[in-house]
Amino acid sequence: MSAQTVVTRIAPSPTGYMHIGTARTALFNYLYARRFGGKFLIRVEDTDRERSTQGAVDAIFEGMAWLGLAADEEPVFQHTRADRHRAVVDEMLQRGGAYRCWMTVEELEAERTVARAEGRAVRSPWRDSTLPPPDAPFVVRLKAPREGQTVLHDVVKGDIVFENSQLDDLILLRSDGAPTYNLAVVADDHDMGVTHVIRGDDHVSNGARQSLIYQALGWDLPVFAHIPLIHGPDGAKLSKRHGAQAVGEFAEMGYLPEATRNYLARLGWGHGDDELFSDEQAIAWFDIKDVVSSPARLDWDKLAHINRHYIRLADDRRLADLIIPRLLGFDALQTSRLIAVIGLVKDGAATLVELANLVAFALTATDAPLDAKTAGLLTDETKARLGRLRDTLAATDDWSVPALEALIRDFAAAEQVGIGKFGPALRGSLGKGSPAPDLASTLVTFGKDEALARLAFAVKP
RNA sequence: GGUCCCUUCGUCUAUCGGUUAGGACGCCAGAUUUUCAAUCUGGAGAGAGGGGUUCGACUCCCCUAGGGACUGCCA
Repeated sequence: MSAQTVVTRIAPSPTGYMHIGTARTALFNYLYARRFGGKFLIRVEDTDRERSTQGAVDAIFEGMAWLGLAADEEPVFQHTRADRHRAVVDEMLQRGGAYRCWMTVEELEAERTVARAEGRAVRSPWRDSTLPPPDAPFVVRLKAPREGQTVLHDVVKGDIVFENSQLDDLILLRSDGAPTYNLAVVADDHDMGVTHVIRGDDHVSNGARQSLIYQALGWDLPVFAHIPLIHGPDGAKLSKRHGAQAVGEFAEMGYLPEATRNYLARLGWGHGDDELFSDEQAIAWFDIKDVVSSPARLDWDKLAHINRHYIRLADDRRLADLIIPRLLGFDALQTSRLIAVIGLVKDGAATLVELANLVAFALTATDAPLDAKTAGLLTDETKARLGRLRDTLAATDDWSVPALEALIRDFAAAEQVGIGKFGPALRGSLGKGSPAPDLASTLVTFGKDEALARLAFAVKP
């Protein structure tokens, strides 16, 4: 019987697109909550009203929905909790864990330079001041211990020790009365009952500072797990030039959500030699204890490989729905043919973009002009031969793959040439130059009448 | 600059003091072949460097180097 239910959360700030690293952090939180039968929550960290945008908020929810990571409760919008945050700050003030500071920005800046030169944290003269409070705006700062050390117990990195002399009296409440990130995070995680804080390791030093806030409030600390960031293929911080950093772009590039989940799960976490696994397996196996402590680089080739696997597994009708928007001028009448063709060619596709290309041959118009390569193949001799093949095809009633395979083989034998002598031209004539599967399958795809029509079009003088 | 984190094949990782250091992606070669793929088989490929501890270190400790994060009245 566990003492408490596991509660995890993803807490993105809506100041841009949804970063793939955020997606992976969300995945880990989701997996961990599911593994231990707990709850996975989402909180939008929008305390910075200046930088938060509705578009970014939408991107977060769209990204989460696409990834299939559903939160167990309604999302919490941090900015709506400002009153509660101020109340928490008041409580800290009363407990003596915080103080008001009237330093001006200029004074602060000067202090920062000195502190940096002396290798210590910024200090405020108001911390122990007995001066009468000026009638001016002030900020509220945490009264952090100046001696000793604070140790952050981190599940993935172990104990991380910070000298308190290096930790500053961070601002809890801005001079306009708005709460800051560190305060809001602690108050919200506490109120939401978050038991495990799993987040990017760019927050480790915040972890130490937040521990101090928890202590000042007399609250229990959550379990911290700081996971390494995802880097670009070159090891540098993931940025635009690496191809993509927003989850929306992964969808656009034709990756399936389940493939992205599988790939992301393997980035910084592993379960023995398992590479391809289901969501159920991931849930059954996942533990933050097994998260790797070093940063991982994005590997597009591996993502593509995993995606290929999931495209093969995917239902053809679903794939059709996914690629139809990518098919320019697609006619709904062709849907059944499209689905059939997908089944034929999807083994060769690593992304939905590739699938769309592989399927293109079947969607060309009967009288669409031939591509240059096919036209070049169609010498008089080949045209004559294809004409004879057309006659042979017209005479058969068994329009099945095995029958047509045999027919083609027999035809080649009768013509005393290899299939290579006319196969490419035949394929090009049927699919107008787009890559098409084996000859018999391609013929079956079009059906007898259509195939013959295309051949007639190709061999006409 | 300061603080903190990280370092096994090119990449993602396994190993949790004793292994011919395993797997996957990619790469190379071969097979297959009517295009492009796919598929199959085989191969090359790693413990950053230096000190310790130990009978024995990839594994534990220290130093160096390299990479990263933080150092905001941003989150």
